[in-house]
Amino acid sequence: MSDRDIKEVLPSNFIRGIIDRNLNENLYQNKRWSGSPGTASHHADAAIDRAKIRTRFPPEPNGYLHIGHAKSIFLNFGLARDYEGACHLRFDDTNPEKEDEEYVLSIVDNVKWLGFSWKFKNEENLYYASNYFTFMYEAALSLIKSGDAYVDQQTAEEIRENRGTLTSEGKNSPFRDRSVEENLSLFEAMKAGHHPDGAMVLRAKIDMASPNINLRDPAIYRIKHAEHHRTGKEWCIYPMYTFAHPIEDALEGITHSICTLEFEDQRPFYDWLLLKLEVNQLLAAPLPKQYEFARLNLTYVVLSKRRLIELVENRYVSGWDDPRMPTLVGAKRRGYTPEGLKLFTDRIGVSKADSWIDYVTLEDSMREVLNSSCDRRVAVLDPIKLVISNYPVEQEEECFAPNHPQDESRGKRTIKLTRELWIERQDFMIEPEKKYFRLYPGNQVRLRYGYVVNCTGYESDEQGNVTTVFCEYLPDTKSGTAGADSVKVKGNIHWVSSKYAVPAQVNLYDRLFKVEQPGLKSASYLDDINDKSLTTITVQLEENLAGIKPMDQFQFERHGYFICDQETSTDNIVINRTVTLRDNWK
RNA sequence: UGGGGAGUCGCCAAGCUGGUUAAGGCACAGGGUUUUGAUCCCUGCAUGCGAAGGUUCGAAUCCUUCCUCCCCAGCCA
Repeated sequence: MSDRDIKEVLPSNFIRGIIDRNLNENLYQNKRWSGSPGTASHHADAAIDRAKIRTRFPPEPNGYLHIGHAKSIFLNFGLARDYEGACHLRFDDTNPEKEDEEYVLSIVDNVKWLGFSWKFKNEENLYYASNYFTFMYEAALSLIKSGDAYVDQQTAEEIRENRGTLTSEGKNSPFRDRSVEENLSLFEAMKAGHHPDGAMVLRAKIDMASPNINLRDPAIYRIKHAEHHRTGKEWCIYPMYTFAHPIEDALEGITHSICTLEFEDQRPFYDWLLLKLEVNQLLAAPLPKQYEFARLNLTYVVLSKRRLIELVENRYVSGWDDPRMPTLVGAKRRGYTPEGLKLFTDRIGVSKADSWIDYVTLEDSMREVLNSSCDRRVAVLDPIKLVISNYPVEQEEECFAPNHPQDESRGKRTIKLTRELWIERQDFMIEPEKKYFRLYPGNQVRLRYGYVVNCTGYESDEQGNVTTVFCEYLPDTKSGTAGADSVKVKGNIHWVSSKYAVPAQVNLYDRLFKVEQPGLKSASYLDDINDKSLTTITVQLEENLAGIKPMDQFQFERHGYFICDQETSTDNIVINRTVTLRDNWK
């Protein structure tokens, strides 16, 4: 593939534009990298970094990843892959009260599932912010020494009050001009555990009058007597995100630190901090740069961590992996595939404009991928009996059905035809509506892969529900035989033999919310929950599905794509509907 | 009312160092193929780029003013 071809194939977005420019300017030609994260001196004598760029995916291990994270994962890891760079997986675990190992494991699984590896050459590149606590502490000391940080003993309320408002300046803390020595001993006392949570905080000394509130002496270290999932009780002071994140990026030699739009106001501090640490000779250029893109908003879906937790804890769904959840574990159980998610993220692009993606874009991405990857099978979801009156009671024969209509190499399977079959309730109407071309008295349809039949009548119960449909088959019309085309029919319905069919439980999923933007027009997004988002039915499967195993995925012809659920056991098959087929009828 | 962002077809989104007819996808509409009313294939779909002025031979791209929306006042990330 030539350079030009590659250019035509790769998506175009503003971040790629920035990287192209950076690379053309040879911005990283002198960037040294020792093979592991570290300070300026750690990298000083190392070779030039073989990774052309470095990005990172930096989740906080305090929850499960969702489709919005998938966008970020495909962006960061995709960029690294396309530009011959590395993408680090880094757990941003700077708040011990919220984080847990459970989430670390799940996140690792999710990223692997999406097809990515954080390895580059011989580097592992799996990192934890907590591994840098010692350096962060030293960086804080250096800031104190250079007069750029101070220990503030105002209460949280006082700090808030003195921060000012969006339109008015803040006031300097009375503790702002302490001596370096006093700050040093106070900060050491913080670290030594001499003070309770909230007693004091380390703040960067910038400008309380800044129009950017994030520059009004942001807190960078706080006291938390909490046990950390990795460092245990080693620390009782923890760095804030604003302080920790730029340092993490710098230590890891990240070139492009890509985050979401809400951090835009934080960028001046990001640059301020790293420049200070460069001046103090702890870090060396080239310093990482932060770039922001718009986070994903999906119609009919909520993605905020708080809401997702609420849905789980209040049992609106069965758990984090409920197939209706937008979590990656939920999507996986629903039957959404990494390839489908990749297609989806390619289609929606990356920009800085707030947007709401149509849920159908996601669904159609899945259809496109699943259409080619899934073998076909037959399942009758809402069965009523069809009796072929002129077919001998004991007779049965094999019908041959291709596993994929566009791919003969996938072979065929056989399905047994018998006198009594299950067909879809919707494939029969007593009084056909306009343009209906399926079964109704007097009409002919083909039993897919079998014979053309002529509908002769039906039976119904006292309530008028059809219980049995009767028909007669045309013996010369079997699919695959010379006479197959002797009779032309418009309708073509699927069926399974009632003698050989395998019953199964199917979960039909619909969107969890009934409005595009949950909570926008109602008091609470919870008011917009679709109480019909799950319908569980008993269906009849073709006999070839008897041994179906969890994660097996098929298209059930004329219905959609389905996946075998993890709760399937030998005597109870459970199947989840991933997405329906497109349906232009009605 | 301070600061930071964004506004291109119903939903996304290229283009934005100014230059022939404003990419592409999804959706939608029409037609063809088809033993899935699926897939696939054709065709159509912005004299218009938030609005109004201006610069220019020429502007979505540059300038001015205005409008709308989003984010920021955690010792969360």
